[in-house]
Amino acid sequence: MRPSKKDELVRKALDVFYRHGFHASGMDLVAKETGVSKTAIYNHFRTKDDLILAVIKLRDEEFRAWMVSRIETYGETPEERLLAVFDAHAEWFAQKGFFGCLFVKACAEFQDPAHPVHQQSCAHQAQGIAYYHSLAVAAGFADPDEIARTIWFLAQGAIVAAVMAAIDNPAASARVAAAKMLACAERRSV
Amino acid sequence: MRPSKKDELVRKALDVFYRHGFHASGMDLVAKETGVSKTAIYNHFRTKDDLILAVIKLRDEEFRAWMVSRIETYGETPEERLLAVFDAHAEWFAQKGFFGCLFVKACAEFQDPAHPVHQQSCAHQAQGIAYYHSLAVAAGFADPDEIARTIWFLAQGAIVAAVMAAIDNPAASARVAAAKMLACAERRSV
DNA sequence: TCAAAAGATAACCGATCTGTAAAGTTATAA
DNA sequence: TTATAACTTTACAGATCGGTTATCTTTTGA
Repeated sequence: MRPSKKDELVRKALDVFYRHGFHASGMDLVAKETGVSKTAIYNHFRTKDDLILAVIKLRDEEFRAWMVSRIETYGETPEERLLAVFDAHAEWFAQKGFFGCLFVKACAEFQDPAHPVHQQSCAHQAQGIAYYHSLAVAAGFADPDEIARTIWFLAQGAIVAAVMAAIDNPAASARVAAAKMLACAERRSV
Repeated sequence: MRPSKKDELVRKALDVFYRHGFHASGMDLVAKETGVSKTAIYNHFRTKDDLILAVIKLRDEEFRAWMVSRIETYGETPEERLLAVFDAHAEWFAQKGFFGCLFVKACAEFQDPAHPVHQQSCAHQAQGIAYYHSLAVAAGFADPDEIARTIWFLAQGAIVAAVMAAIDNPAASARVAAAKMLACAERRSV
């Protein structure tokens, strides 16, 4: 199996787990839906958990790269990009097959903080906050920590709303709130 | 089994599902940890899903009552109570055995929008937003929809952060953001 | 061309899953 | 006291779980 074929397997497995959940997806289903035999899967991943971890890592890399790319397209300056976060999220929510945040789901199903899937999922979230923090610093805000957290809270809340609440365009609502918050926020003194 | 004993079973089952997850908790485990035999459980609930639905409904009633009660204790006026939301959340996060929002977890494990557990979980979230909306109206804000959504986004984001992010006191951060947002918000003209 | 690697199929293992049945025990209430 | 309802324990059924093995076919690369 060439590396690309292994990647293909992980990507297809990502679809299966994302749509059905981790515990609810048996390995027979994964084999059937990926088109890769169970024998071949277990030839590359020692256990189901190993496969799930690979799925989480792939999603981490791909999704962060996609999100940053979209944010940098939607916004030019750091401050614009703090708001572009919500434009990117709106685009994400509108995608066919959007079912919420895979990492939140992963932590819901793997609650043990010592579990690698749990830790990797938390690490993903930390990277998101760190990115917003870097934007807040570059934009010259006096309290980049508070700015980054607020943006992150609003974005996460919008994701939950997109899945669970009958709110039309939650990302747009969150963007409005973020814009007001940024407008009131103090700038760093020079 | 008197009604109170049935309630006891559901409450204990709630603990099991909250701690281990829904799919990860087998009925043998539920029987063992609740101290109620599997026979007795199936005497009152036709299926595991029925029990889970009862658990969700109990949690919905209890948690909303608790949250409203705490909010009304922390805040006197409607506007104070919109901020007291975060004091109540901080108290919740600090409780031993806090593992995040059961309804978010439930939707993560029961993705089918037609599933009663999914629908009941979404209904719970709708009630939360509706409560914030009533507070925003009572406080006299010009756009109570936007206010309610923002409070809800921030609260949900703080919950996710409390579980996944290495953020000290996320509820306090969210409260700061909410306070700034309310301070800038327009009041309804008389 | 041909050996070696990688794959598919399908049967299988022991454990666990949801849910049931049988048989005996405890609590309740007239 | 005694009939009844609710409970327990234990075993079980049939399906599915994660994971393995044996056999055969396809792909690959020198």
